Amino acid sequence: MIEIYLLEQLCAFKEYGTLSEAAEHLNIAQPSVSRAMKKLEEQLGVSLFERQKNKIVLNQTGLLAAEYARRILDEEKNMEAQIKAFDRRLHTVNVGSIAPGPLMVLLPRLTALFADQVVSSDIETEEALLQKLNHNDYRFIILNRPLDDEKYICKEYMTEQLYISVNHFHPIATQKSVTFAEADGQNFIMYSQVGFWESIVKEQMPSSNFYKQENLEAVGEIAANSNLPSFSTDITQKILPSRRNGRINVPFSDPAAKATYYLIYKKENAQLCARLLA
Amino acid sequence: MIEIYLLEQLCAFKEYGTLSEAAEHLNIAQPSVSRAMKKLEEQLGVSLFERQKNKIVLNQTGLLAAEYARRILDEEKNMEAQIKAFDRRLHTVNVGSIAPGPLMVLLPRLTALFADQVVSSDIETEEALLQKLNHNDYRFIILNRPLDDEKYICKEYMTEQLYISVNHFHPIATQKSVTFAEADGQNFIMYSQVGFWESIVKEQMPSSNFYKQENLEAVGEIAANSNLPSFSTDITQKILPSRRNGRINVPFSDPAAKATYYLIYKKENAQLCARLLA
DNA sequence: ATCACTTACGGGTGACGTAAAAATC
DNA sequence: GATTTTTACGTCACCCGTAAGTGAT
Repeated sequence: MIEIYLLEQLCAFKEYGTLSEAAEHLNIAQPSVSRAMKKLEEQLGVSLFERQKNKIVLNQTGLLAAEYARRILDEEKNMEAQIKAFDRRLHTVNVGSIAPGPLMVLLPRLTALFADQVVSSDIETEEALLQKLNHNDYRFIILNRPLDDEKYICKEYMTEQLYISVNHFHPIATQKSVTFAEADGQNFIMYSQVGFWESIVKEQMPSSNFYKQENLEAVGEIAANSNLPSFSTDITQKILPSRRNGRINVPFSDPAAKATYYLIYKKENAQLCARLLA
Repeated sequence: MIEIYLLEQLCAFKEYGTLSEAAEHLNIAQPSVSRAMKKLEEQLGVSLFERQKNKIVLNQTGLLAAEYARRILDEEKNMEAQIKAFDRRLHTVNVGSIAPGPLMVLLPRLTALFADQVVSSDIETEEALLQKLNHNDYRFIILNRPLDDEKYICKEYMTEQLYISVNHFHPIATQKSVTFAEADGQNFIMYSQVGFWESIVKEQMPSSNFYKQENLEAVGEIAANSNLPSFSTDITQKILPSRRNGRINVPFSDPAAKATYYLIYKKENAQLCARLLA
């Protein structure tokens, strides 16, 4: 059989026009290319070049061969990419969520359950989540509404309650609960990766400003050292107890402040997801 | 890049199930296959096998890889075949004719004109000739009728007159000409590769028998030593003068006994054919 | 004991590099 | 003189084979 390196050199020659240029781009010496092209001709039993004393060009057969060579090289490159991608999908559990809260609960459980797999997660919009789920980019996704679609299985997973987080001197600190209307106009320190919560609070408190922080720890740090309110939820209070230091958490009483999360996945991943729900 | 020999060994393993069997069929030693598979895994950065102590099977990724490998190997085999076929077509002038007569004139001229090319020819039915001409299997064909088709160029090339060939004692030997009707009922020695002439004589002399000879020289030999008539034409009389030894050639006067031949070719071969017609 | 795979080691092919020559611009 | 191809020669990688070891049937 004709080895790939011969086809590579043939393609390089076609692309660059001279043996020297081809060799240059292949990072090998020029005589190697000369020899390889002869070997290719010999193996095919066919002449591929018109040779003058110090000039060499592809003949008709050579052009045809170069085309085929390109196709084969592309196919091999594709094979390599596909196999790597397949293997990666096989060894990673990629999860998408509409908000970070459920991931805080899920990811530790996932890494414990699938110790040999890499767990990775994204926070995306519902639209992007569904598209990628369909593409098998995610093993499952988490939405804040149930999904009625034959293609997917949908199971309620958990809820999350939004709180306002203030220091002791803040007027709201003494209240048992608060409404978005009451808090509207306050300026908040906010983590930037809050998913759908961002649109909720912006809609419900249109007069407020939200100072977004890329870094989750910075949110707690800045909030602890300022009078600005921030957000928390029943989940973050449990997972990140440090965030409660010196802060009073008051729940929003509006229905929009309570989210119910649903695990959504294809049937083929039922087994994996069942272990999560167990 | 991944070399072909690795893909070959992977495919062989998939096909035969064990490294030893694969090695056997590849005509190499078994440890070579073992090493090659490891190398393949290393180059892909992916595990392709489930290995137990003395057992090795393809995993999911391996199966996928083997499928891709097969496709690439097939593609390469195809490339090789196509290139060889292309080159061969480039270096051969293949010609098809409805009858052997025109080839007797043409082939010597062709071999003289294209000394560096291999000349080969077939005698086929009109239908087969047109199909293969369209397929570029022939540079040109010769039919016994003009063809009015935009795709092809058609030029009158030569004529051929059919004769009956008898010995001196045969009644027809004294005639200046003969009709098929008069000769009907006679039994003929006939060369088997006469193309369309066979259908002509069978139609025109339905009561005759035709004893076909595969070997052209046998026709002359047998005819010379028998009282049976045979066929000749103005062309064979010129090209094979030995066939006249002791034989009288009497022309058939019927119009069907005279053929006019036409050279038919695609425009792309105009140059080549022009040199024949010059 | 046989079979299947791996590991270790040695050998030879062949792919590559360097150097130099030939030819063209 | 610069560029391009070919030829010659030396080197090293690597692919293969043999032999030996391990574990399973």
